[in-house]
Amino acid sequence: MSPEFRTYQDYLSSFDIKVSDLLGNFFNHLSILKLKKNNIYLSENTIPNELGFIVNGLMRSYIIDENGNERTINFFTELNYVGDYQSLISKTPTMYVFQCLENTTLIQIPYTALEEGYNQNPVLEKHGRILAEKKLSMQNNRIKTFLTQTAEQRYLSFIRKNPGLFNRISLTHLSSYLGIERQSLTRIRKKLASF
Amino acid sequence: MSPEFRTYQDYLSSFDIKVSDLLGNFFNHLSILKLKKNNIYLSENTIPNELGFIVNGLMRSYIIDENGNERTINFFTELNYVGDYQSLISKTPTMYVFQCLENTTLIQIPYTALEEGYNQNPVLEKHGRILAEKKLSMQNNRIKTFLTQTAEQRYLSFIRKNPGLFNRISLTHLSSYLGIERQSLTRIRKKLASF
DNA sequence: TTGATTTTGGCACATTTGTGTCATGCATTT
DNA sequence: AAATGCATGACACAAATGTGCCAAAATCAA
Repeated sequence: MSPEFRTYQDYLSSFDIKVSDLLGNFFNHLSILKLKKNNIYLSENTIPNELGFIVNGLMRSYIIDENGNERTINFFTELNYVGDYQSLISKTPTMYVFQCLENTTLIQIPYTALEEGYNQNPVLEKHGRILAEKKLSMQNNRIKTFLTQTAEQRYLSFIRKNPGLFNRISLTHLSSYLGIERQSLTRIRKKLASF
Repeated sequence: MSPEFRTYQDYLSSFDIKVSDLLGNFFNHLSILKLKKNNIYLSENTIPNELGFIVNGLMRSYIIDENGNERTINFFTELNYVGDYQSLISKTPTMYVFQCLENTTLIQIPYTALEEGYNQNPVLEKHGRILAEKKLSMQNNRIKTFLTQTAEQRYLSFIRKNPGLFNRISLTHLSSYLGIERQSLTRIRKKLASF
């Protein structure tokens, strides 16, 4: 785990969630999962039972469009939750594939433990609300980039906002995350390099 | 208010939030605001103090990009919350303008009442979490349309998913919501009409 | 109603982005 | 070392979208 958080409990503590506020059996339900690069964490058309929390590593979610092309929807990094939350809570199959881009270690939180935690611990409920709101704000910003920026601007914004992530991702994956073809990103990079 | 909900209390009841579960003074803090078409509900660079809940009418939020063009970020319809939630909770100025596209009536919920409600009513906290998650799911879907669909497909998706809204919005606003220029949308519509 | 304003449709041309293809370089495996 | 599979850069051409402009139609205000 990162230097800042030695355990998941430490991470939760940073949100003012005290371990003593949680039922002991919440943590008893957690498990560790280790995956290797290119392993699939969750496949399309399956119903997830757990929410993941990445301790270290890197993952992406993608969808295959009608032309058979992979489109990267999101990247997931250390100290973030990963999974199709909507599918988890609605118990419906996900349409995304979650793939490891690096060897990844994650904590598995069963949906039952999550639900129980929400119902028995208002503090955890608040944690869930604030996380969802934070994520929502990020998604709103991403939508804004599609509405107000060119592909070149989106590329520059990405490397500015994600300086550490940028070097860990292939151009193929980054281009599909930005909503353009790989060749277009190559062209943009070439143009930028000429200045 | 719509036929289904005669009061805001009725609306909350549909989420299993019982009025008796809420402190009486939560409702005492609410107020009604009536705006006319083209009125500005919230201006850029201002800090909002209230969250709005639209009883009837229609609003949009937009941003002015670096070229001076208005870009519609979102539409807000009856029985939905409206406002820059992130600015509200962080007490920072919003970058959006909220404009009425029709005469609009809304309920104003002061941030203090919301905060107090969250802290004192776990049921309201849960309501907030579920709303944020639902909105998050919708935004994820919108991002997916930018990554996997052409402008023409996004247009067709919009009118299919929002049959009632589509006729209330000008092509100018719709095109900027879809992330294209008005002339391009005109061209797309012309092409579609020829079949 | 009239007049002003806004919305819409249309067009020519510029720019951006997509498509298909190929060659090179790099890493991994055998 | 040799062979294999990816990732990347490059290019020509096609398609989509943006830009600037104008006129007709619709809407709104006096």
